[in-house]
Amino acid sequence: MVRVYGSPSGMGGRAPRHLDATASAAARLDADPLRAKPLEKTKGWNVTTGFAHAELIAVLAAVTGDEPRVMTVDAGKALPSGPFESSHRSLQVGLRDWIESQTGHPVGFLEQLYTFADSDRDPGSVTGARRISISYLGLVREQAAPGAGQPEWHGWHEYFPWEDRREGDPAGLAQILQGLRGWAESDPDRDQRIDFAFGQNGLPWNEDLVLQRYELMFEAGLIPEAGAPEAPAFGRPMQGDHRRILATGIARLRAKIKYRPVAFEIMPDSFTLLQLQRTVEALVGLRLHKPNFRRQVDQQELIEETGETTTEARGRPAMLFRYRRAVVEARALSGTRLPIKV
Amino acid sequence: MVRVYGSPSGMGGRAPRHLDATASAAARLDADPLRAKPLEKTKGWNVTTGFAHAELIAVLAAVTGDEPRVMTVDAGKALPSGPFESSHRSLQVGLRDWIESQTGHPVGFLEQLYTFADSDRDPGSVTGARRISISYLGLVREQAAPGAGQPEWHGWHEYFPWEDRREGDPAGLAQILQGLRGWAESDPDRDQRIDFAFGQNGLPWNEDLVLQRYELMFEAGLIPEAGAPEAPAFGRPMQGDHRRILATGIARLRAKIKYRPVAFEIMPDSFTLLQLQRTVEALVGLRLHKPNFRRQVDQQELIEETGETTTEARGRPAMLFRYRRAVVEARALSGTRLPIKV
DNA sequence: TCCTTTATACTCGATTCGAGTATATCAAGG
DNA sequence: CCTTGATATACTCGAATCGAGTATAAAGGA
Repeated sequence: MVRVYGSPSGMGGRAPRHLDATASAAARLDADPLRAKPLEKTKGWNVTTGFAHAELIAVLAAVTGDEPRVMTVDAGKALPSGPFESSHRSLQVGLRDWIESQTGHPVGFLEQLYTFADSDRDPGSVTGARRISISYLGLVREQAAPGAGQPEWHGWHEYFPWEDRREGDPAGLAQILQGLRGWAESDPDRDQRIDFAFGQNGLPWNEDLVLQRYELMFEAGLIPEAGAPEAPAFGRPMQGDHRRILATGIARLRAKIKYRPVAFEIMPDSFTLLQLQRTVEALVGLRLHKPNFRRQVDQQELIEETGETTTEARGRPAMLFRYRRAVVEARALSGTRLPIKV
Repeated sequence: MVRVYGSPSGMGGRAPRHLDATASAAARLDADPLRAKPLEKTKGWNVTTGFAHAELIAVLAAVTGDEPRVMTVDAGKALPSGPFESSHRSLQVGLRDWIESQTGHPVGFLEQLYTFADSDRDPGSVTGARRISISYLGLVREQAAPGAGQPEWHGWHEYFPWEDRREGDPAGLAQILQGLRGWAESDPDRDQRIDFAFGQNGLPWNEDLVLQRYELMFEAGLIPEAGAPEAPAFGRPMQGDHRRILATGIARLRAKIKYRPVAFEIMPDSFTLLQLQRTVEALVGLRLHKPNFRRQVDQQELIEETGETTTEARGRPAMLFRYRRAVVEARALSGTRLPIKV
């Protein structure tokens, strides 16, 4: 049951900027209220709270026509966001209701993603109060055909074209690597980070490293949001750091889909095994091995036949399945297995 | 590589209160600013931000003498916390510096845990501005012997005695279950939640469900913090919802230790395999199978011999090992494996 | 010397995983 | 009607991993 230490790293090997600012050794020398202030040794910090602007940001994902999509506002330039108000009992409840009223579809999955509060997020503001963004990741079933007043959805590969490896190396990868290598200037440390994040020089591609790849490109000045004057502009830009938040959401979703049956939150009520596989492939940006995919899904008894078949495609009709929600959710999630129990 | 859908649930089967307030159907009927306000359809929420009090809270864990400990203030009644100030570039950096100055030991691991903002956290405050607590989980090496001015450390099983299953069923479990069953009143839904969280009626104990267990006891009125008049008081109480935050931290750590080598962030520079095992056992609250534990650790090449041995114990001297940090962090973290790649 | 204690090494069967191959069943076209 | 192409579904096989148990080595103490 207990499998201590799966694979290495996680906090090591240079974490992303906003997750652990190893790069900002300079910041340690800055005026630091947590240090400059004479701390009462055994009291921790004092109990006064600071004031801040607070907002909610949602990364809402769906899959339509084998393409992963994200809900946007402002012509695709921003993620939906709103003020954080004080009358909610729960952030989750309010957010869920709002999303359902906007999309017309229930949100099957919603969880907190990350709270962004670094002061270099919006360099313009020099006001004392800082902006805090509490972001959430949500999964929505295939939305209705876009009509008037419908929220906008954009394929997320518009923003991260290099994340789609379903048809092999994506177009533009060569230029990205060229830009990164130029920035690295044969610095072995930087070259190693590039190899690691983009699976170069014999290292495997790791679909989870969405954020690391974005941060690397950001550092290298390949991202317009970085404020670079003449950035080559890989992928479609977004307002502020919304693209970073989206990258965080995609990374979380790709990691989560491996140990929790979240993909069903995006599927319609009944679906074929190939539709399910295509959805997962869209989310992780990879092609999967069909026979093994099928084996894994049904040996875990996640689904059951509806008894019907579909004749949409040209070949042999496929059986339709439905997610066994009640059964799956009721049974003991053994969780990630620990190594050994005595 | 890609292993879609490990085990079931995750968002289902009744999530903890603060993570998804399924229980508060009532809240949906409340005045809801995200709904009551006429929303511009395609604009999401508006862009104004709300104001809030913001604070940082740290869950700092260490293991001393095979006991898992947590740093506290205020005589063990609270987690260290402090105001959120606006001059930091990164929350992480400031927090790390502060912790290191307080404990005298480097923080090997620090990551954001959760942002708590539900309005039922502090029922007293009726001010407009809400309190937001951004919590972090950190791992610290064994602290120096407690002296004057040193921060306090408490064994976390003082707060959650039922989480320590290293010596079999913990004392008091029977009373807890009795209390829970009384609250359930043969409601099959509640009984099932109890079985699931506490591994009853044939279900296995899942060490990761720290938060679910706490929430269940909270709902059942077995936790003094719930405001129950004559609560039986299982485990030592804490201020406000600090115990819930601690439970969140323990749950995260127990989950993380299974797929990331975080245990080494708590170990001294050189250690024996048994010391490593005892540390992991302390954190997950279970006994592990010794031969298999050793096999897993060294077949992953996480450690290397120092060449020295120890004669602390009575029997055969054990070899001392050190964590191969550089090697482990440099190599490709294949991450959690996806099912299959073509 | 013998016994206890701890460390370390090895074995075995069951299960899972990656990868590949074989067969079934439809639609369309000659 | 029968071939062809396309898709669905089923089966095989070796390698790796996992849970569980057993055996041997090296110390200290009686």
